[in-house]
Amino acid sequence: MTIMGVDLGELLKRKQIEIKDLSGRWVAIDAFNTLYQFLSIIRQRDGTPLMDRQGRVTSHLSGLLYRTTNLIEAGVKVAFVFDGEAPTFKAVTLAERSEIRDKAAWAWEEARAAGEDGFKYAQAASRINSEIIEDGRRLILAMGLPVIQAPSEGEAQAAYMAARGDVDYAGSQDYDSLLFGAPLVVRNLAITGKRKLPRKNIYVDVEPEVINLEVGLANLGITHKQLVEIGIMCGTDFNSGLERVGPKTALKLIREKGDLESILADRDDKIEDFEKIREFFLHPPVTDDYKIALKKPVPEEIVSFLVDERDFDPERVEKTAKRLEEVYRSGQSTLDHWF
DNA sequence: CTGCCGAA
DNA sequence: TTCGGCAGG
Repeated sequence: MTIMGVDLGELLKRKQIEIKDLSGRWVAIDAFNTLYQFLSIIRQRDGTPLMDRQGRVTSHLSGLLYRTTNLIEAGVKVAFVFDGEAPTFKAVTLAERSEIRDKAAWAWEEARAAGEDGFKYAQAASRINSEIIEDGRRLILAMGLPVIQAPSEGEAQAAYMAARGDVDYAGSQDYDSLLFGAPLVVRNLAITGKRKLPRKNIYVDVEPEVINLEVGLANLGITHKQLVEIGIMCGTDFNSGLERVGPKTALKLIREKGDLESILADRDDKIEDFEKIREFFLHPPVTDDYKIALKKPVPEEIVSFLVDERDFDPERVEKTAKRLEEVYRSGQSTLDHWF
């Protein structure tokens, strides 16, 4: 499983798509997830992230600017959903992750001292802070894209917006959006392109993929609530799951016993707060306070922020800002703007 | 991750 | 024109 979220990939059918299949569609992207991915992927060869002259991390800004502009240019409209307050029962998971990152940071130091390749430790030590979040938000706004503030989990808010039909897809790297009830989830939107195979020096193309919740549930013959229970058994952002229970075993148990209460009673087992966690997935805190629309990008703000404050190359940034402006301009003159 | 530049 | 490798901040 990834560091974030439940891995239900082996239970649910994934449909490979191309970016152009998403042209004209709105995708609500989990901002934290995306920033984290850029931060861990965009690195120098020794594992150091990109930084300005003051040592402030800029990897995420590079990823956001170039990747998002390409998506927008391909006609994919993206809204970024930022996390609000984490539920209290997430504290344990967050503490565990923090410890993992501390260990990775230490391993990175060791590898560097020994003159070895510490890239994977550097990646694992990636840590989002409030400055990274705020810088990301600032750039997204300057690019004219919607920023939505979730009251709680961003994935939950994105799922809600997709369920309401205000966006077409929830975009995330993990499967939590499905547990939160997103009808359509698109994965690999931020990392499409090439991905390095572990321990090998070869790269494979990673195409985006779509998962349809309703179809997935029908194929498995289970309800949404049961899928949530499977997730909880495997472990989620909010609990560590049952010993030696993965997606396949969890599905089997659900089919046999029907619900998590019966499974736990049968095993004489327990999961802390499981009713609360299940309720959180089924009815998470969300807000209607959002507007999904492309605004005019502000090239001067993009340039002054990235070039003057973060030491980006003026030519590259100006060129990219112009591309964004051009997409907005041509979008204004087409009819689909009115729908 | 992406852009860019030089080699083929 | 395409491709691979390197730099980006």
